[in-house]
Amino acid sequence: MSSVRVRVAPSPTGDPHVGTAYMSLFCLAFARQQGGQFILRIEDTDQARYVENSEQQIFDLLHWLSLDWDEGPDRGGPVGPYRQSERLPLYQAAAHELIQAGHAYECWCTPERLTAMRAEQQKAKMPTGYDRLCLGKTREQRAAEPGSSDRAVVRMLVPESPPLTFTDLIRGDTNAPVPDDQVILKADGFPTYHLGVVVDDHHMGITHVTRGEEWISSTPKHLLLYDWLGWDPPRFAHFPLLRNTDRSKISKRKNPAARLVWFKEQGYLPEALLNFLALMGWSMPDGREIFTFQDVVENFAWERFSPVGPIFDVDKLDWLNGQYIQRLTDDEFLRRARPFLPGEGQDAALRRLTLPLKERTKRLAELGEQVDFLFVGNLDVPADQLVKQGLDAPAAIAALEAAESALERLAGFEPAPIEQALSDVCAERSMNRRKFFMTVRVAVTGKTATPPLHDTIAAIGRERSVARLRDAQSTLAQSSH
RNA sequence: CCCGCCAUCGUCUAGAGGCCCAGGACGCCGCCCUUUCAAGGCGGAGACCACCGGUUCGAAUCCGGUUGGCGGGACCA
Repeated sequence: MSSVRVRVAPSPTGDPHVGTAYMSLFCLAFARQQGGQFILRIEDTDQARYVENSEQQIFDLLHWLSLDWDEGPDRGGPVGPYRQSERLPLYQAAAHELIQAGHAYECWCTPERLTAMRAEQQKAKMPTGYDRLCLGKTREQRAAEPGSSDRAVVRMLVPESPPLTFTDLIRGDTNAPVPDDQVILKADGFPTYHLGVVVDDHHMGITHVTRGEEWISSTPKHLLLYDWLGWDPPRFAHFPLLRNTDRSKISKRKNPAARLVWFKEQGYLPEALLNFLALMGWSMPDGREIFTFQDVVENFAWERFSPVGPIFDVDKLDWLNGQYIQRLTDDEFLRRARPFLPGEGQDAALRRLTLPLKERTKRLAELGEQVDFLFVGNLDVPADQLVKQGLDAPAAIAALEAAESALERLAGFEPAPIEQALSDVCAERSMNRRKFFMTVRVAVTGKTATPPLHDTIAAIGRERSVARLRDAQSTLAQSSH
């Protein structure tokens, strides 16, 4: 039994990327379906771009999404270490082996020379690639010519006609361009992605290499490396690239949604985000659009991927998140809403409003503004806001006063009696219902859009409601002088 | 410039030769419900299936070309 082993291998170079979650989702689903393992590997071979707490953020955010790994740097495993910076001897050994076998060679060219060489090739409208100036030379021979440094890198010696086709799980038979003599070991002794990924995927027993579409063009390099090292190549699956609205590859510069934390900050539920990501380039056999991670596990199939790079449409995610919020129990809703509220307490008040609040919330981060009137005493609603609701100042004052005394007279303070009492007041004085209720709404909440007024007043409580109705009256009285 | 990947409503997609003068979802518009905003219900607009040419009795689906978009062409991943 050859157990499926898949991995996700992010680089700790800054805020975790949404693409990491996207690929982790499907890798995990595939691993779970097959009874295999999902591995997290940290590809920290770029010392220049390394960011200190990035790795921890990757852990935290993947855990937030419940995309938990079986093996990884934090929990170990049988084929560790799971951080590339801790596996340097492995890459160096592979590089030396390749040099011995004549599949790789040392190169001393300076970055400046390489840049100039590339510029010339472009100008001459030739394909760009290393010109093999260092091939077959000793360090001394090369040093005699200009543009050399004393620290060597190791390059692949790509043959005339390397194999360029492979079978991709998502795209089927796929062609890729002829590689040039790619650097595999840098001057600082760290491997480049190409060497690192092949060596680690092999030693870690990865059976299915999954990565973004941007890697299709370097797959022939990897095939060559597997061949030279005498290793069986894995299967490959290149996921479609998530895109910005302008169809370019999704980027933090152009799109806040490229940063995984953004979703947490905005108050998207992790299960909603997962569901949405599963809708990108993939679909359920029965066309369902709302489904769980377990549903993905049960229905996962590489053939259900579309190779087209989907644009990340936040509008649809908002809708989906709203659907998930509506389905939350009151307790669950309150628990998740807590971090987004403008203050502590008010639990009883919030509990009265959970149903209408759930129906009105797309992102939990919006909640703060929706319920701010619960977290303050006085409101200080400006007179023009009150008058704007259709009643002139004298009429508004009369209406608010009537509402005030009706609420004070009430035996209890429950939504239904409140509604009845206000409705009676409105009828007795034959006021326009819309104008009356809107004026009261603004006086008591400071806004024109709120949950149902009777629920809201009950939540605010008699004392504060009455005080606010009274405050509004005096504001109006002062303004009309 | 060189190489490669891709191509169905604004967006996400279903579709693997006749069931499609193309279905669903988001968004948009209208109506209903309604004291606001939502939610919900109902209805609507929206795709010459990028284009051209084949194959076939028959093509969104197969083949070729064109165009367009994107990706790669780093001692970055």
